[in-house]
Amino acid sequence: MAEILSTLHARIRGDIEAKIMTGAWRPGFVVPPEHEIMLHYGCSRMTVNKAVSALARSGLVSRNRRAGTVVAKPPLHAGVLQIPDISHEIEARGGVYSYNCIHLELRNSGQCRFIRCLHFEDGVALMLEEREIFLHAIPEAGQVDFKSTPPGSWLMDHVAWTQAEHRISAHSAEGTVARHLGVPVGKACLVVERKTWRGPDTITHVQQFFRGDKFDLSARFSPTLPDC
Amino acid sequence: MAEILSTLHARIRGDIEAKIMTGAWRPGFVVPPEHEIMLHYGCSRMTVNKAVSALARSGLVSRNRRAGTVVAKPPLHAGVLQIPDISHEIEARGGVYSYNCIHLELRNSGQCRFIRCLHFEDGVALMLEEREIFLHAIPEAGQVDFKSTPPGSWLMDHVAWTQAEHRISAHSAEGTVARHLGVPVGKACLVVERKTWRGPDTITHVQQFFRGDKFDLSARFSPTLPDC
DNA sequence: TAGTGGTCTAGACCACTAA
DNA sequence: TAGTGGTCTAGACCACTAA
Repeated sequence: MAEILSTLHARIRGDIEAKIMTGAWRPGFVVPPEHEIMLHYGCSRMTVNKAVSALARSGLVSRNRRAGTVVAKPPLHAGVLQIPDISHEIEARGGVYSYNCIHLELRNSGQCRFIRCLHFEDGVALMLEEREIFLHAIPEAGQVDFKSTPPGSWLMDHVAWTQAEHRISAHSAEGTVARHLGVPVGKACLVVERKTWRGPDTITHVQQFFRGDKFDLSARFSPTLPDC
Repeated sequence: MAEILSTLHARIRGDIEAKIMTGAWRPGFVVPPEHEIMLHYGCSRMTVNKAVSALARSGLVSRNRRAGTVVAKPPLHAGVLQIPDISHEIEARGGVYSYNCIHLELRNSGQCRFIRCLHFEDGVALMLEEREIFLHAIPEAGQVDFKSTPPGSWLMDHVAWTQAEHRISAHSAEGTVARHLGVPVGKACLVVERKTWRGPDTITHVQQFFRGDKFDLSARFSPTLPDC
């Protein structure tokens, strides 16, 4: 978590980042105005502006004149790799989304919740999901009713993460996956495996099996990350 | 190409960006020092610094004290989605890379080169590639011998792009693909389709068919894009 | 050692917009 | 209309490093 403190603006930015990442400042929280931060650190406003502008560029806060600087809702993928909430995606293309939780259990002597569930489009199974959520990092997840709430949607709305790792591969569906998705054994599936961290703590680990004939991923971006 | 000129630093940044994108300033070119740009625009150094620092953050230039600011080599994916040059990837994991061009032709009355080729790891076909390169945007590509040079590697070293779009999907290999990859028909393949632009011009369009059992994609990133 | 960029100051004026 | 952030100035000192 510790940032390099070599420069003042980096320290200010790091301090604010820490407040947000630890959850002390939740989404919607109004960050003190520049002149106040400036007094607190005994520095000029340009230095504060450099720090907070960087946070705005990276999407952690949003800034508005008069209304001030507000902690932003955690983005799922910062618009870089678009693997948004599947329910939104299905609804965006005019389908009817439904959810079915197949199996719930506690693992690792209660430290981890395991969820196996299906996501449907117009009543057809589109994706099988197997997910672990680590309660050490996200204790609130212990109380959530994942029988009715898709875990991905819940996490997206409640948890800020600092790093994610994806592995995308193609597999032929074997028995269990084929049965749940209702496809013949051997059918091509797109498999997305994702691990997400907050600082040093693993938040969640998920494997998603998409029907290859009904789903693909897309990503669009520029190398220059135009930030204004 | 035109940038919003609302502020001076955005204008300066846009002017330099244009020099790089049009190829007037090639990789390795030394950008005039801040004090010179400052005189040219009749502004203060802070304003110039803001403009050029933004370009450095986005990877278009790299900055060094004393050595000055240098136009950077075009990055392939800015480290966000790692689909690097496949030859590097194979060599990185200790394999021997080889390349075979299967088919070359001109399309669209000579405006477009089409290449179909295979990429091998240790003599085993790992990926089939079908690519179009649009000579309108990249006339130099007309002279390149793609019989011996993998087009992806050549483009990576010679072309700056502004936007890329990916589609990643899973398919069962049908006849042609299965034959070239040497796998049974119906085998799961990971298909990556990519379009790349420079400004309004399409540079290249490629479809890559990876053997699902031998390859996956990975991406690792943070939502905050830590830029220092 | 001389030129470069990195950082910072202590001001200033202004655009925007919620109250 | 009052508070906020966006931009800009004209300086300053310093760290780094290629020549």
